[in-house]
Amino acid sequence: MTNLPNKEISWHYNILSKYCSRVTKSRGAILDILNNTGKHLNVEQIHREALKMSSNVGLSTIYRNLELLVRIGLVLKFDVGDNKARYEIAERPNEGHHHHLICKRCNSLIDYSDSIDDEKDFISRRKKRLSSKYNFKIENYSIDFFGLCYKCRKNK
Amino acid sequence: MTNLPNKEISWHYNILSKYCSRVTKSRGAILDILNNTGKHLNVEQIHREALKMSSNVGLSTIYRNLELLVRIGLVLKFDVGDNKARYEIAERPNEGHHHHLICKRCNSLIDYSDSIDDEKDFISRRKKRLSSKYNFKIENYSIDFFGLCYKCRKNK
DNA sequence: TTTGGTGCAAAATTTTTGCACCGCG
DNA sequence: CGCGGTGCAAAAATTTTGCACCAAA
Repeated sequence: MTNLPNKEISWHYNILSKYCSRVTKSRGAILDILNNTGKHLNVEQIHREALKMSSNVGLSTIYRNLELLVRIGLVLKFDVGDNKARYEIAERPNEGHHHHLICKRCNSLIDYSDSIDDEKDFISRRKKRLSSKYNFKIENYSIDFFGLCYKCRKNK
Repeated sequence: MTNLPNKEISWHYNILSKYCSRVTKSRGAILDILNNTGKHLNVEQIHREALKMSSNVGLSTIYRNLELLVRIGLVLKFDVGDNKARYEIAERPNEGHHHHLICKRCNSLIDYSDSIDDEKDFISRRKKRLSSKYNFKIENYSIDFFGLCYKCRKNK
């Protein structure tokens, strides 16, 4: 397993070790893959990458650990519309923000992080209102826009 | 098939007929099921309901028509996190708004429609910015909050 | 050493596809 | 009547599970 960030420094690992009894190779690998690419990968892609780092990682291990990482809050799970779960690293536990432009035609995905302050204000108002109204502990959120990407607009 | 809304009145049907060559029983059934319950149902639930209305509807027909309805914009598709696609009626084509509080523990889902004006302002600013920046035609959006519902907070 | 974690293979679930037939327009 | 739409069954794809073995603490 190459280029592993120092476990002492990375707070991802600190969080992980807090929530599970063993910080194993495959868990570190998944975390690093998602952290380093910064992209939304599906299970197959994550598995393929993990095989490069740690030999003989089983697909089921990927599934099991992704579930763990999502539960902990280190990783976010979502679906673009093609019925394949996608995963991406959450910026910070319990405060993840991820935003997408999703093309309904080709399922492509654009990340954006824009007008953050405006958004933060809106979200904090909304959070306050909703959590008291529904007695719901909000840990993170997502704002996704759906439509047609540039290419699909042209080819329509 | 009982309690079918008059096809001449319902704008859902008008839209549907504009986009496909045949307004069939099963398409009407799916539309009515989603419209009348107003809930987010998975394919199995929709199929079960459709069987009550129109006998011998195949599961594959449900899948095929849901795909059509999503493409048209009459229906929205999403995933709570349990890897089962859910569907709900879109308020209006190209302007759908649907908002959820999703429990990460039990996958339960609360709908909300709250602070609509505040949201509309925020969204329209965001839309304007994003569509010009990325040359992306935004048709609809979703805002979802994830966390713990009341029950799961208690039982934790 | 202990027991949580893993790989493998098999099973379950969800979704897609092929094809002959049906029925909407 | 023609062809888009359908039901059925079979296939594909994705995810989950059982179990013996491995390895982190």
